[in-house]
Amino acid sequence: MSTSTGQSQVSLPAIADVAVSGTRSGTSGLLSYAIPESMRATLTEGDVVWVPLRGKPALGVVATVHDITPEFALKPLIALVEPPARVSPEQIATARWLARETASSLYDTLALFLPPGAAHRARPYLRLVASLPRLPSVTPSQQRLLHLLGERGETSLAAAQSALGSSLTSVAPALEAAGAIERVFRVSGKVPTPKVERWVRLAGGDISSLASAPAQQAIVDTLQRRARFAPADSDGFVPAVDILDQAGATRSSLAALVRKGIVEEVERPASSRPAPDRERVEMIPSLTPAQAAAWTTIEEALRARDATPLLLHGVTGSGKTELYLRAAAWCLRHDRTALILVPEIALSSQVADRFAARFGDRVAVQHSALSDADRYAAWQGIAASRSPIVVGPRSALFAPARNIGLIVLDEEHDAAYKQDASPRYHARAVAEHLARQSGAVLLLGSATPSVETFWRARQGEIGLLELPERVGPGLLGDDGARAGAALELPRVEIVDMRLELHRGNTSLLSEALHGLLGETIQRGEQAILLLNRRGLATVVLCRSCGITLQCPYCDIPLVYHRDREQLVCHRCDYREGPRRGCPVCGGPLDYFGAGTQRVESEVQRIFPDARVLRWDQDAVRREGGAGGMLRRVERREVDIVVGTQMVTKGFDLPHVTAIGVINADTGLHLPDFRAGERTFSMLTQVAGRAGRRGPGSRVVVQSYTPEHYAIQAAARHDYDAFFAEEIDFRRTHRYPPFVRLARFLYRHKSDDACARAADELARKLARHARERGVAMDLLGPAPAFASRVRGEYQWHVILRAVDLEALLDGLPVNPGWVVDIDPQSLL
DNA sequence: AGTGCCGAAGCC
DNA sequence: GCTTCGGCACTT
Repeated sequence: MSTSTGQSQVSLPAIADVAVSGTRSGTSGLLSYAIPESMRATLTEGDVVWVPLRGKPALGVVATVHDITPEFALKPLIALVEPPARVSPEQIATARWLARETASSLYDTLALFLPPGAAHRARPYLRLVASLPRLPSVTPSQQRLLHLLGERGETSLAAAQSALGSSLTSVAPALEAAGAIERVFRVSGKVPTPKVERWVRLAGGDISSLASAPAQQAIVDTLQRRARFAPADSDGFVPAVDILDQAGATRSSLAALVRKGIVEEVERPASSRPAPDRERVEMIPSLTPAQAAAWTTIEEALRARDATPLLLHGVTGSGKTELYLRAAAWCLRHDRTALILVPEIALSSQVADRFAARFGDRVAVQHSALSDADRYAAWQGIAASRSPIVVGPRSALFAPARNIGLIVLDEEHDAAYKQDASPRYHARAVAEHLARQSGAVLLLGSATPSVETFWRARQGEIGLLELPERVGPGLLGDDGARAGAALELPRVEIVDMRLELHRGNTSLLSEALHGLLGETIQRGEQAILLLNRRGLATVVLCRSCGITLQCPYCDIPLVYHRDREQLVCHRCDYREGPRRGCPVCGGPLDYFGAGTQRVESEVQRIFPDARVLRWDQDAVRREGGAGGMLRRVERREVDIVVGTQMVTKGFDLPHVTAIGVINADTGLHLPDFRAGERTFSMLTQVAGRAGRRGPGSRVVVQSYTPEHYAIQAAARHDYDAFFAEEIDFRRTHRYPPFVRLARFLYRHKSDDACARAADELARKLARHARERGVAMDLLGPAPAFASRVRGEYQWHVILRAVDLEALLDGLPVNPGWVVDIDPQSLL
């Protein structure tokens, strides 16, 4: 509806509804802006724009354009972002779906698709007004601010605050009101300019006249040699610096060759360079019968663009990665792209390495250590279809890949696939949506599938492909190793620690584990001792009155770190120095429990000649990354690694033949429905770390509840047995996959305020469900398991419903509440 | 009076 | 989420 002004024209839409950064979720999440005349003809849904919000620019995405004038006055939107960016209609559709599915704002889900490094907000700067007015009176803190601005010129509010050590909440506004200073907004974080490199290849010009130019001849020779060994699907370009290095030539010789038309060169982002150490052209192995059967199904699905998810259930080393590689190669041949998701690429990811090795520069690996510029370059490479294969964490789902033919979730059970900040999406759910939208095959791989996924496979919603054995003689497993004999899974022995105690063994190590370590060291092999949690570490206890030292803000025990000589709260990082005696009665303090440091020193005491390496967050930080530590282990400068869960993931250490789990029960008895699943999966993964190169590996699992099915089943490598028990538990107690959960969490300094807010929300939720006629029940309101964090109390309400879907629209989202749909944990 | 802190509100 | 605003208590 255009307001007629006499001239009748085809009216262009004058109003844009925009999803804006930093707006409150709830309602529609959209704000309306007037479209300036100059932009009316071109502005399109999906355009990324700057809009005014509370007087300063904010980033927004145009959701719709229309002509319906609202009752309130509109501000005009400012401009398109530069360089321009646009979210495609399919992406907008996905974002809308995801916003509903995760109860988050449309902007938050749209932002997932924006190029990396985009600034999402403007920052306030203060500066003196050019013609300083005469001020009637200036207070000391006003004076200090004026002085600072006079000295430094324009200064960001944050910088001024830290320089003056004052929050300036009333100082700056007073000076603004008096007309002495003004506030401007700057958009920080310019688009990063990626580093580019020159890549070269032979152009086929005449090379007969180079005899008098030995340097140029050397370059040509080197290029010819490289061309012979290039992978079949390579376009022949190689980084110029490598060639100059090898040929021992300089840039001027290369430039001469380019001038003569013998060599052609292009510029590519530095990040497109394949990782080094990939000289080996990997042999493409033949498949085992089980792999071949799975491949037939996968290939059929690829051909048919069948988006029904496929679960690849196979033990560690059964060759899942080879199937991912084949499926990706199929996509390359058929001009489709492939998204390969891995839980995290902190350090050496087997999967990422294998992809880089096989596909070279056609792979964009999204490494967590990439700079903004590299990330942006990789993003552009994907958008320009230079990198049809993307390997990365869950965010890789939002890469600008076109014509997706394959999505892989390796280790699909891993909790890292759920984002633990808004929007709290699960990569599996998003992948499924994307796969359906684009007719892509979705491959879920795991040795220990999540209970939900396996249940759906049993129900026939997901295709089940079993790889029951480790890859046998002459074939390649997940790690690319050639095995001399069929590999058995390592033998797992469960030790009942209660019996050890009765026998008078109060050591951390059972006799069995003690024996295993001794033998292993004697044979010159390596062992890993797993302590499943940093938080179990040394509690400080008064031997006289029995109290433990607690964090004053979180009400959990403080943990003693011997290397720093400090008591540390593992939840909020509160620290205090060591104490002489008990703060209550002055009695003597004792250390209790076992942290990695305690295990390390105990092991060192028992085996004085062994080289023990502690591997936990502290150690990694101190050593400046895990890489160096990994190399030390690989070079066999270490006999025993004492580590936390960090050591269970992704390492492939050929000489590790013994694994000890100090206490399998940690985490098993937490009040969380996934506790058993996590324990089973952790123990199974750990056991899989051993004996990947040869037989005779052993695992010892120490437990105070050895009869628990999660521990028993893990020891037998028996997923089916675990699943049978676990699914009964879930059915009986009404947990996923039989219901869906939504968790609502509230934090506040006052326990009372939490309780009140939680009561109010519970009432709203009950009414919401009643109005929709949807059956549900609430767990709580109750304090969360971590009832106090950083001085704030936490309460939660858990909604349980079979048909949660029907409750998502109009779900009450009170300000200050964290909403987590399908939470990974209820702790 | 000046200042920071806290809780509450609402963005177009 | 995050600024902004008003009320309020603490300081000088």
